[in-house]
Amino acid sequence: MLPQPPMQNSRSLARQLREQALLKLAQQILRQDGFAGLTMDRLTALSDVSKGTLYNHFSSKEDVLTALSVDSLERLQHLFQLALNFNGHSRERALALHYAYHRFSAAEPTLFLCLLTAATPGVMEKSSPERLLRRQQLETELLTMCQTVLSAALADGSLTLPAGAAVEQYSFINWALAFGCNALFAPLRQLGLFAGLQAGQINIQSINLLFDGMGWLPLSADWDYQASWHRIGLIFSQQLMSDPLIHPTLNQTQEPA
Amino acid sequence: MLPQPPMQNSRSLARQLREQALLKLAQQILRQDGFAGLTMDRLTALSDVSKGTLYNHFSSKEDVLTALSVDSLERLQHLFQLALNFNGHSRERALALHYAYHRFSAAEPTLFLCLLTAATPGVMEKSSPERLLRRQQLETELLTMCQTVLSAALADGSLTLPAGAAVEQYSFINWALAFGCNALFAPLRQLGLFAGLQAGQINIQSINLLFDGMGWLPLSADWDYQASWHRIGLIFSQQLMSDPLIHPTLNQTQEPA
DNA sequence: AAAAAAGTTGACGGATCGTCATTCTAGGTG
DNA sequence: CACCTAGAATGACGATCCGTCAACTTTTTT
Repeated sequence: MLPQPPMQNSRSLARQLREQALLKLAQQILRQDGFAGLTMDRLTALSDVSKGTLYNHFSSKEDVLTALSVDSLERLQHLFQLALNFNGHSRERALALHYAYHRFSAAEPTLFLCLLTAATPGVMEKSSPERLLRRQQLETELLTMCQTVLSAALADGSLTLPAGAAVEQYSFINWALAFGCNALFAPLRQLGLFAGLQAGQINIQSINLLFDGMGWLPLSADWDYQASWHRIGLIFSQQLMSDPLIHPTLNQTQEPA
Repeated sequence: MLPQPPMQNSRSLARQLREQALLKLAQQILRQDGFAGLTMDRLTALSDVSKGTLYNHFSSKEDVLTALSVDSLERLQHLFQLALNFNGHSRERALALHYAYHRFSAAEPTLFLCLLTAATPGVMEKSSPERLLRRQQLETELLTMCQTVLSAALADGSLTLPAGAAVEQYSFINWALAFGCNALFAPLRQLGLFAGLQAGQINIQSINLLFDGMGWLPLSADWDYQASWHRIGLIFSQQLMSDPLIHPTLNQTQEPA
């Protein structure tokens, strides 16, 4: 039924598995030693493949980062799927999408930073075109999921677009706000700026303001979205957030710079 | 009258001038050859100082990026000052702040990307503490300027905080939205995603939604903020946006990788 | 004028990236 | 079973780049 699955299954399957293992390892290094600790030599040394093979998978070090960001987007897509299944009205489901994004950035700060750095020109310049394309495609799909909720809201009448506004504009604004909130919290966590503000609190408050501004019913005055936020959290807690690590022993390495 | 200006004026003045020239040159390279093209060797070769002297000014390559981001923040501060002087009601002045931010990111995409990359852990890890401190200080000042407008709005009654909300939260949300909008537009400009959306249009629309959600009077239904946006633009156009380039001849270099 | 302090230089060590000639391996052929 | 070949894997190597430091020059002090 599928269009054309590559015939050489044993080959390409092993290839895929190895690529996943390499990415997992890269992620591990990133978590442990920061971005400066991630070098191709180190990645080779800790893996069971050689440099040449590594470069058979990734065209450059930056390509590894882009690959990690693709990985992140796929996990995000999975979380978004959960959010869309939330049992509630449309504005709650939109809130669930924001929750998923927030939850991911909090649970996987390293990967979220990958998302940030992968959008940096220095990284994009040196990544393989195929992977960049894949990333763009995933981003489009995620955006489509957001627009799904908006369309549903328009259909059931809880949201009405002003004249001259398009669904894409609204989804863009949502994305921008979510991105801004989570991105700003990443570096600000260690800095003192905005100290004392809870990430979750700020998030839900921002979204409420935006949705109220959009006139999305029921307004925050008429509904306890704090409670919704909490209920949404439950369906994500049940689901496993992070997959088990493949290489738990990473101790025999020299200490980072 | 000044507290204690360093006595060795001729020395430190020359030093400051040279540092400015170096930063200008770095910016030039960045514009021309992208982030990959900026290397310390190249920066030295194109300047009239040696490597050692360069490292007398900047502790590392990343420190150069942080320095550029500090530079950007200073220019942003200048633009914010202009915005605060805009003759209008408080919500218009807030809009002017957003305009300044947007205008800067559009006019100086390279520097705006510096702001992004300088917040990256890989860069922060290797920048000099003094410069990082300076950056944080500037960010605080910018944020204070935002809060000034919010406080004024609270004072004149055009804005009222709901119970349990603080001014910092509101300024954070504003900052996050502005950052998200402009950051998302940066890579998307070259990509096809969101094609056909005008950055300025999206920006003003987002802000209107947020401010309406905050209940900031006059609401967008009762005031033509499109016209305000245009009027605000005038005071920025009069002011010079970009300073003249010091090294217009940058042609004798080898072509980038 | 001599000495001390401050500033500048560019060659060098170390680290990392990405390549490529060589080696290995799986699967087919006589 | 011996041989062959296409494709994959290897790791040594050249190139690049970062940041340092001993030697040298300029400025200031004595």
